[in-house]
Amino acid sequence: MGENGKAAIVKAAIALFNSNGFDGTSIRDIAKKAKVNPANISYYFESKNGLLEHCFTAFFEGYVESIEKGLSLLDQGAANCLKKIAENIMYYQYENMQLTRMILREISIDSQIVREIMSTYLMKERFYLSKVMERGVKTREFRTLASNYMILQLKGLLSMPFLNTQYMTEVLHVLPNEKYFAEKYIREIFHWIDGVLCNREIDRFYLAVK
Amino acid sequence: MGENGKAAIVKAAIALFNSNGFDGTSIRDIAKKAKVNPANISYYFESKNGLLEHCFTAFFEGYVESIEKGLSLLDQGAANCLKKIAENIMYYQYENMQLTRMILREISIDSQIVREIMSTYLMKERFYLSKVMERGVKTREFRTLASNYMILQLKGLLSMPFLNTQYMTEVLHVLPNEKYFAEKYIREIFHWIDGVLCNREIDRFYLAVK
Amino acid sequence: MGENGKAAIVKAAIALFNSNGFDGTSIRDIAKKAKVNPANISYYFESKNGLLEHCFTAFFEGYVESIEKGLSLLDQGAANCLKKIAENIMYYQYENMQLTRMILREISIDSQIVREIMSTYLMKERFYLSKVMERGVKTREFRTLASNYMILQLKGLLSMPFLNTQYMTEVLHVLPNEKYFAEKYIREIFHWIDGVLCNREIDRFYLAVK
Amino acid sequence: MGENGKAAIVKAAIALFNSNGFDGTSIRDIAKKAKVNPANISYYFESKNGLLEHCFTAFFEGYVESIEKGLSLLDQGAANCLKKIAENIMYYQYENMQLTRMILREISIDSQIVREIMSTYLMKERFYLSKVMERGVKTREFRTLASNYMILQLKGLLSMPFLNTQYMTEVLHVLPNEKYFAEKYIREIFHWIDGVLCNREIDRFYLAVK
DNA sequence: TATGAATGAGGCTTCATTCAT
DNA sequence: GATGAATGAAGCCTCATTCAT
Repeated sequence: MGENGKAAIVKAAIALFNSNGFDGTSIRDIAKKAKVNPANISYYFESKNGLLEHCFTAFFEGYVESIEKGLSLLDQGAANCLKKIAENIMYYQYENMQLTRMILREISIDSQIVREIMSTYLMKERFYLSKVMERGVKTREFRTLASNYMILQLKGLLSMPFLNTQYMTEVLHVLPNEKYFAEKYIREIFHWIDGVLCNREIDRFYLAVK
Repeated sequence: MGENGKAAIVKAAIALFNSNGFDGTSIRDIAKKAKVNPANISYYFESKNGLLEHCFTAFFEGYVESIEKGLSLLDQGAANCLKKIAENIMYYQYENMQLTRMILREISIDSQIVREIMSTYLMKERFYLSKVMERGVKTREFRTLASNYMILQLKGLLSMPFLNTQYMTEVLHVLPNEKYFAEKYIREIFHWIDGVLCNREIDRFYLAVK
Repeated sequence: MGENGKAAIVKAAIALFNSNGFDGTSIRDIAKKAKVNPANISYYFESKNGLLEHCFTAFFEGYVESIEKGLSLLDQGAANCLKKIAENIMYYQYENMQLTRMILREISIDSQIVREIMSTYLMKERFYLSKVMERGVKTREFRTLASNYMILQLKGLLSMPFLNTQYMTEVLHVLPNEKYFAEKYIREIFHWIDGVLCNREIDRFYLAVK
Repeated sequence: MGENGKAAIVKAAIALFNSNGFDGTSIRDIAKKAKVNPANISYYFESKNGLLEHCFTAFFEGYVESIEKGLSLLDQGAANCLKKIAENIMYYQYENMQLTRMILREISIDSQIVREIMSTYLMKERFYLSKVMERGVKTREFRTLASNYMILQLKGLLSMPFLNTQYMTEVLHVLPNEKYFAEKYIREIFHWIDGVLCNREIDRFYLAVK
């Protein structure tokens, strides 16, 4: 089956981890869905945990890259840059919805793997975002703010739609897997950037002098 | 051991579900931590799932009540009312941090229990919040908005700090279990209500005529 | 099945460890032979290793006791005492042939359990036997000898018939499970005590003066 | 890698079988230690059992040869001949300590391979040793004795030091891998031959007439 | 000749639950 | 009402081996 088998395993794993959780998914379930011998999973990924680790890494490589791409715009204004980053993350998560949900859930569990992810990728994420926040404050684009609290809010806004898709569709009747959703929701986040982060006093000043 | 035993089980279960996840926690782990016979858990709660259900119900009873308490202020302005609701939820979650984290995670898993919770408590939550949103729009306190998208954002803001406490402390160096945090963070949410929900045109109008 | 089940497991385990070795025996084999649920083995003995440990302990408790019983005769002469000890060990091993063979084999494998057994029971055995040897030398019953080398020989003589019963019956045509064998073989060991350990010079001296 | 690889496998296998037992050693362990592809083992030796068989054969070829070499001295006296045989075996085992221990253990397990070894090499061993014993009895060098019982004892004396080297060093503080040990221990066996096998009446007679 | 991929069988252990007491 | 014994199912992983290359 070759590389195909490995890919099939990952795909099946993401789908099952997504709906049943990591601990709620057995290696046999994955193997059956991927039409693969259960022993192959240990063979390819060392262990079930190794498979999870693989998923984590795959997700966060792309995730951090999303941020880095947007970061290059920093000199065109902190707000613009942050918007681009948010947009990139939004579409990245939109395009990897199952993986995203799974990650957002599993990262909330105390474990060795999670600790490693936090001390690498999430540290990097915080570093980048702080940089943008601090630049914005320095240029007075943003009001004086605690950047960590802002990061928290931004992450909350970007995560919620993907954490519980079932809730989205069945309770809110918002369909996160339609392109329309992503487009609209990212505009909401722009509102948050403009309305919460940006320096309102300047706004008012400009309005007043007009 | 009587009712004491039952309470001890719930307490232990919340702590373990919180750190290891529901599927990552065994009935024996819980029994050991609660210093109780494992058979007691099936005895009291019918099954391990019954215990989870008990936790869900306990959480959402208090959660919905938090909303209902704030809702009574609706006639004093939608923004004020929403702020009160947000504040209530914030402190409720703050006072039940372990339980909150566990619920936020487990509700993202597809299961019968979750479906039932969604069709009751979360439906009710949506109903209440929509009411506030719509009132705010009608009175022109809020700009014209899609209430579901606002609910989504509000929930995102209120959830994130509790979903991953490890991340909070180790990466952001924000300590969610200190009272200071809750106080500060709720003010951030007020900013969101003021800056994103409220009718900016009115703002500008008032500023202009001043 | 009660205590019966535990005993049945031990009995089956000894038989299978004896013929197939510890690592060559599966928990399922044991359970099947004992007509017991496989999970019971972990239940009773914690793990497969725990079952082995149980066998080790059971054997060595009786083994050391065999020695201690004979040791009480030390004041009636070292040779007599040693003969009694050898006789006790001989019959103990004869009455627990399967267990004995299994132990003699498994104790030759490097493992944590074995290390523990050595540092307790076998240390005690050495202590007792050294005591007898040294007394014999002091009273000039025994020739001057290195007691550790003598212990080695004695243990070799006492072990060999039980280590490989298949060899005994099929090659040497000696049936170690017949009472006759034990009786005859213990006399051979007496010869060793008399002929190798005891002070031949004294023998010769007495002969000379006759 | 050629024949080199085959030799490396055997060497690694002996070391691992020695310390962990045959069933406690996996083909992958051996391959890793030998720095060889696991499939090579099946390739060279047909199967894991084939590798064991190879070890058995290698050991017993040398073992029987040790006996045969000593046997040529039969006409210079049974006692002398037996001493030479014992000495040869002693040094052979001393020079192949790991292999010896492994063989002594594995031969105590019931299996097809062992049965075959017994019906060839061990039969031959018994034949040779019986021949010496019977000659000694005939020439009245040895007292009247049951040769099988004597073989048993001799094998016990020769085996014990090698069966459990860990016990030797840690409990008895005798180091079997030092040359000094082999030299000293073989003299002990000579004592056994002189003191237990040889015709004491003749001894006494000669003493008396002196 | 030599090997990396792949596999089915079976390894031990843990699971949630039941039931007699 | 509460529990210790017992269980069948299922957990993950390792095994020796095979096969195409």
